[in-house]
Amino acid sequence: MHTDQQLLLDRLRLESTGVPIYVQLRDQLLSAIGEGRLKPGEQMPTMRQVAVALKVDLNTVRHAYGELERQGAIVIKRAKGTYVAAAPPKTDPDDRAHLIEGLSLRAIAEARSHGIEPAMVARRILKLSKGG
Amino acid sequence: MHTDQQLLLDRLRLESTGVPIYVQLRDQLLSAIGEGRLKPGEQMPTMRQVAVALKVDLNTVRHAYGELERQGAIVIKRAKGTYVAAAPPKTDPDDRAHLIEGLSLRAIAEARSHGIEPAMVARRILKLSKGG
DNA sequence: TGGTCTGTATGCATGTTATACTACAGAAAT
DNA sequence: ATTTCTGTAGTATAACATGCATACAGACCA
Repeated sequence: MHTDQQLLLDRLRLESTGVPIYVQLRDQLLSAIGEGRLKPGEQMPTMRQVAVALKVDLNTVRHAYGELERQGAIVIKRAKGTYVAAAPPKTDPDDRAHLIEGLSLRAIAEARSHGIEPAMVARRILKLSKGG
Repeated sequence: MHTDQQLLLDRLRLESTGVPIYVQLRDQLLSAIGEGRLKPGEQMPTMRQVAVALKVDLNTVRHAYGELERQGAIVIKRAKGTYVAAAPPKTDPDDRAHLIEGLSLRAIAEARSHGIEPAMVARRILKLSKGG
């Protein structure tokens, strides 16, 4: 197993906020893909590796991976492993605007719920995304 | 019922992402408090109002409100209603920087996972947050 | 006093989540 | 051929989430 994958596994976190484990895992892996820590065509940690790393049941991990596959983010190959999909799906303009709106509102709400100015988050995003 | 409360109710949204209803509600109400749409000492929408507005069961709303009370964000008074707590807890500067970083990275990742430029999200956040 | 509104509580039913355990089948290496 | 690793599948169990229905008790007002 690559140390890249070990780094990825080390970054997976579970929180007890009432959000199901498979949902947290699904979203964190989607983030890893989205921010290029997992590249198209690259192999992901196996379900068993994730299950061991997070100390959860294999079926729980499978549930998360199953949803990622249904989203088109990954490709699961029986007996071989699981791979990041070759081309992440593009969004069309209408969907895009909705997505931007939703992402923005969510980020704003979350910032404010912690007493943080959303503009500070926005500026940080601009700074980080230029560097990326 | 005040139109303020109606506006608040109108902004509550439920999504089918696998996150339980009570968690979504809890977090959205926490946002409303965090962004000043609900002020310390102010009465919240009643559990029944929220249940009706969101078309969910009273017990589900009660679950969310119960968690907010345990967090110290609200005070529930039997037979009278529910109120925003007098002094919402503050975040200290170290935590703040971490929170901003985390929120930003998460927003970036999610944008990218949908093939969206994070900067577009950032600009939308700036626009929306200025509008109040 | 009666009515209305509020949060509180309970029972039942259904579906979901997560775990543990077991086993199968395919792919690859020895 | 055997072993190891992989995803796939099934079963049973317990806890959780939600809805529905019902009822209680307190607060408030006419």
